[in-house]
Amino acid sequence: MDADLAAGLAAQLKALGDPVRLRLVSIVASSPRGEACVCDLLPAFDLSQPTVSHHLKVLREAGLLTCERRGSWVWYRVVPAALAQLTAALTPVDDAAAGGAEPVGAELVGAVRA
Amino acid sequence: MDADLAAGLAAQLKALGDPVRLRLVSIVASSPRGEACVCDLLPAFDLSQPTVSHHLKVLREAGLLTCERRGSWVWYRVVPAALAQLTAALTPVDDAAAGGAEPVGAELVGAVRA
DNA sequence: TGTCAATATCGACGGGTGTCGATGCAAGAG
DNA sequence: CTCTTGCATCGACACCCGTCGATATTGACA
Repeated sequence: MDADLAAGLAAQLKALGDPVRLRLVSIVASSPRGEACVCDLLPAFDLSQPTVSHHLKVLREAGLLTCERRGSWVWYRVVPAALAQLTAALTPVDDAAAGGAEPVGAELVGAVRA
Repeated sequence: MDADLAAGLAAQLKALGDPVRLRLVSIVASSPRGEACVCDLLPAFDLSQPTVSHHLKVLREAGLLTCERRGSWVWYRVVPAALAQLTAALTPVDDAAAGGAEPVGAELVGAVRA
């Protein structure tokens, strides 16, 4: 894994590295139609509305969430590709750790170490 | 996902949410025998030795890496179960986002929202 | 024992982060 | 137009984090 890729993935992992944001993503992802409005999210946390709005902004800027305004409400959805890329980046690491020969990302790592 | 589980997972995601630490895990995981000593890790980064040692400590305390002293060198390995748990926690979220009915973690989320 | 090499820990500095109350802005109701 | 509601932004605060040089610790070796 080269430094640029690591920086991009780390930015998304960092966005998920907060209990509030992790729960926000979880709630949005498993909402009835895959979307939730902020007024639906707020009561799940013992935080002020600006604080929740701030966390949603962080997740938006990390590319993990998108939002759309419909009438008075703003609806949030997860970006499936972002989550998929994240798990895909973590899984090869796990496979390599399991002792598999010729792990998926080995040549990238080799380039970094050289 | 309840608050306690979110806090635990977020702590591990936070540990991975740094480019240096993400590359450290990647390098260790794809090393020849699944392990690497610190003197092998240091030249991959343009950082001081104490700084790299600090990042290794963070990964250790997050349960993502273990270390073992053999002679003069300390060898680091990843904890496969930790990585697996992380990807497992992220994948259901992704599946739910893909539009699947009855997503895996739905009832947990429901409990949180209630 | 003394010395050297490999890591870890300590203390400090600058910048980033989570939280809040106050305020601004957009959209619907009256 | 005015008022209210839903949400975002702003400014400020305390705290956390990444980095460094200096120092301690551990083990090998002479």
